[in-house]
Amino acid sequence: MELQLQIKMNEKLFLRNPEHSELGKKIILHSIQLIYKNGFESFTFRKLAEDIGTTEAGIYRYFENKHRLLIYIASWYWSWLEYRVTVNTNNIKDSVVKLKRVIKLLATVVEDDVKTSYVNENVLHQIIIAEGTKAYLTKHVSEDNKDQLFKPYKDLCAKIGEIILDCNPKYKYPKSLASTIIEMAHFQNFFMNNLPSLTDFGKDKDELKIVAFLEDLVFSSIKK
Amino acid sequence: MELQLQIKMNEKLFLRNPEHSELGKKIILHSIQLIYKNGFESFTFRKLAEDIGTTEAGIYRYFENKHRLLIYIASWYWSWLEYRVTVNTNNIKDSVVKLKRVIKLLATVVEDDVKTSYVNENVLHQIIIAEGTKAYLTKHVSEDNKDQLFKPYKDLCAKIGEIILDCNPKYKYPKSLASTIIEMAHFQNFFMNNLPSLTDFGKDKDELKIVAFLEDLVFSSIKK
DNA sequence: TCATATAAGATAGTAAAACTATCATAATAA
DNA sequence: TTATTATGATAGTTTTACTATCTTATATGA
Repeated sequence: MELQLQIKMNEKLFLRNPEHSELGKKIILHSIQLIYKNGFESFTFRKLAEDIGTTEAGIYRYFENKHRLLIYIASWYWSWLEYRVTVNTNNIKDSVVKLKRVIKLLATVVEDDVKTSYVNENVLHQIIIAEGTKAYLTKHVSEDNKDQLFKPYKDLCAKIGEIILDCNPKYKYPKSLASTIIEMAHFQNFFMNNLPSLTDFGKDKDELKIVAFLEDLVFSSIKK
Repeated sequence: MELQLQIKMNEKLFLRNPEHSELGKKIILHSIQLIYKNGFESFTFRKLAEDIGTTEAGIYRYFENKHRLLIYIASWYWSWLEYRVTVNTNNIKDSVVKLKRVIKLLATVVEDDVKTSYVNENVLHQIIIAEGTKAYLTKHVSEDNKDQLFKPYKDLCAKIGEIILDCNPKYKYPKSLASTIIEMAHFQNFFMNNLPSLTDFGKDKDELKIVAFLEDLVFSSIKK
């Protein structure tokens, strides 16, 4: 039996559902590769079209603009992460163990467990580290938020907040701590690899040190 | 006696020093206002030139491109923050009190203490919250870093790391904790105002709650 | 099988952004 | 006074971001 992960995406993110056609899937696949290679700033629909072998107009039939495409990709990532968190913490009773599991999922490179035909999850992880925050750091964040575009991110955060509360029901900042873990899992990784003096992991560039740092941070804070 | 704060900026940030002319100062002043108003993405040298009453070519004589200008502004902000940290913690002996002072400086709106003729520090603080990370979240971060463009940010981080170590010489992650405080002081503020469900401060939108969260986070972690 | 949607390809075009170049003029410093 | 330098004015190029139109291939379904 072959299971395939299907993530339901917010309809407002696209003009035509990219999962429903070959071209659509190519758009997602190649945009991830191109953003990974050249960064989001120099990523254009023209280059993407050339890469795929279609035309600019073809891409515009799927996505309004490149920012929406970025939110689409980020949403997919966050939904996928929440799915992995769910699967990997499902039958764990001890919420401390659960939270450790979550931190590890956030901060380490993925073992390609579930196959999702057209997305390379490792590359995706890397581009979310470098470009993910650009999805919401805009002037139109509030309108985008009204359209529920950040729901997957907020859901993930809420879920982690719940686990934190399970660990210590009296802890006062579960949601802020959750968003801190999520963002720092990414930022410390970016810093470690690009601006190492902002971290304590510059020498060995070991993701597990980030995990150790985050665990120390989190469990010191929520310890009763 | 009137004192004026002068911040020495990295020469690679500009083609012509904007502090040495009226036009230069106008460029800084108006670019901060424009970025604040419309966001960095829709900020262009054409609009800036119109705003000032000069020409695009005039701006290009000072800055290579708008990204360099952003780094210039961010660097100025970080240098100014380090200066304020120095002044405000100078004769404090207790390093815990010192660190609390630092957290407050990072996370609360500025009282306009030192006048710096041509920069509105409050507006500046706001744009660094929303746009600051874009200075380094690029594909060319390493080259920029080689040119020392992020020195002020790294210096500030190092300074805070030192204070953390003063609090507890055995704490293992002083630099990562420092960069976490800096980033989270900004992110929690952005979330509170734009994506409040990612924080625990949505209702009252009170900066002092961010301070309380960060203090709790930091002092739980470094407690011996 | 024919009619008809519909997706995608091909081509063209516009407005704005991101620059570069040149020449004239005003201010200033040697 | 002359030489230098900053700025203003103007014009031009390439790329980005986006829209429009027309045609062709493919799938569907009556």
